[in-house]
Amino acid sequence: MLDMKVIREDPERVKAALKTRNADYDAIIDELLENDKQRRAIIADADAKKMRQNAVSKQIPQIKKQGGDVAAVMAEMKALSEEIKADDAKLNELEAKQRDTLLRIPNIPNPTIPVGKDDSDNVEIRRWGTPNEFDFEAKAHWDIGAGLGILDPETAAKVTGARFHFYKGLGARLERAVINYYLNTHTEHGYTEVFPPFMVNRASMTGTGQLPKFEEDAFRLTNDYFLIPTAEVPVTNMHRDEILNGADLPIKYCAYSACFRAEAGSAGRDTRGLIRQHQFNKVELVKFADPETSYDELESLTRDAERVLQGLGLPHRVVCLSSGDIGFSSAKTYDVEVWMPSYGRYVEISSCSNFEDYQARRANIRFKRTPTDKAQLVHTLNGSGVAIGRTVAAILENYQQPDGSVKVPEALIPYMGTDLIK
RNA sequence: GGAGAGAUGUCCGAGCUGGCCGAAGGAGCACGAUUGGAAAUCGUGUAAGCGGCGAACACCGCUUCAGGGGUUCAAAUCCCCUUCUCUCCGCCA
Repeated sequence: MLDMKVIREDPERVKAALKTRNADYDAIIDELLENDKQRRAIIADADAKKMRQNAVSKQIPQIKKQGGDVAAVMAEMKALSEEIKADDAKLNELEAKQRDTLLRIPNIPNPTIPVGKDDSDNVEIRRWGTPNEFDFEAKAHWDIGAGLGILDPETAAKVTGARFHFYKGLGARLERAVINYYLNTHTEHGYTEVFPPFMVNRASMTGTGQLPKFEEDAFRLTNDYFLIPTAEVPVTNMHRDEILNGADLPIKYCAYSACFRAEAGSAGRDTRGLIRQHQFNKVELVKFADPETSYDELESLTRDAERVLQGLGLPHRVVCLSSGDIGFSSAKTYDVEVWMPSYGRYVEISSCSNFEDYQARRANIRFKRTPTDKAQLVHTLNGSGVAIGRTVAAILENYQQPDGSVKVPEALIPYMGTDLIK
């Protein structure tokens, strides 16, 4: 959520910044400014009336004590009270409208990111590893998985529906091995492991930015809980409505969770394999940082995500998303993309973002640099560390052998208890 | 699911026969005194949000005692709803 004060003080700058997202919020900003003007006028009026009400209310018991007649003042106060109620009702309406509008405006992109219209304007930052040259007909992971009998979307379609998978045997074990390898690696590098609830309430979904604008992307339960689309939601909201101790920053968490996404609007895309599922596993990295160092934290967060891919020997690259491709709540995002032979290109496997104070303002997460300092908003960051299903897909494809078997990456052998899936 | 009790500031904890309560008292924390330094002791201070004015975390005003609504001239205090916590019963991986 943007700061209303910033919008009020420099609306043109905000409008221009939002335009780099290829969206025009001019009319909405103007409406917001008008709403804000009315809001402040009512506050001034209501506050003056309340001041009088408070003053007179203090006198009433004294007048009574002295045996005076309070009927006249009480009558006046009754009328004043009605006016105040009317003002407050109007004020509530204006404040609710302001908040609802602000919640639907995306973050301002950081000035350091490339301005562009879509993903074609993303900028590659670096590459790691060299994709294999196969001297045989390389297969896609869904064919490898079917051949090995470790991936079974057909049974999942019967039991649940499209875009779900059963993993079986060493396939299931591989998924579990990757989860454990990732969590172990991150906890060795200063992240505190948490195991969050996989359902959250509406306030949490609003705090991190999924609601109110993207409700159709989520699975909503009948009692108004939501299945989490990422562990970012429960983990970031752990500190909602808190004032953190500045000495504790940065706070770093890693969390495994299943993730649930309706994938509304992506019918027909990536329909085969593990790339786009309604339910998938992910290890997520979340940081709460001092605004002064949050961009250093974004760099190290991205490196932390890359580290686990390097540990598995998976070729990948890092791209900086352009203003036209960046997510709703993010100010700056690096995508880490893993080499996927079946796609013949790099495919997103992690998205590392600095939300600056955008989520913190929504979720009211603040800190005091020292105990006597004024509380200010923290910066929140998160990134996949990394997606498990896509990792399994990448392992199957990059480590496939001519006979249809798959070598197990060195780092996973202790977790798998074998060096070959066949 | 049934019955009952509760939710107060960073924490503990008074207040809950409505007005003098942003809220006693402790602890913690900050600053100062004391000390060679520290502990102990003593003193002072210690919430957040919004609006006005503006150089200002200065000053003025408003709001906030889980959240929402109501009664009243006036609500932490009375009434209703929701959420959460605890105790007992039931059910249960």
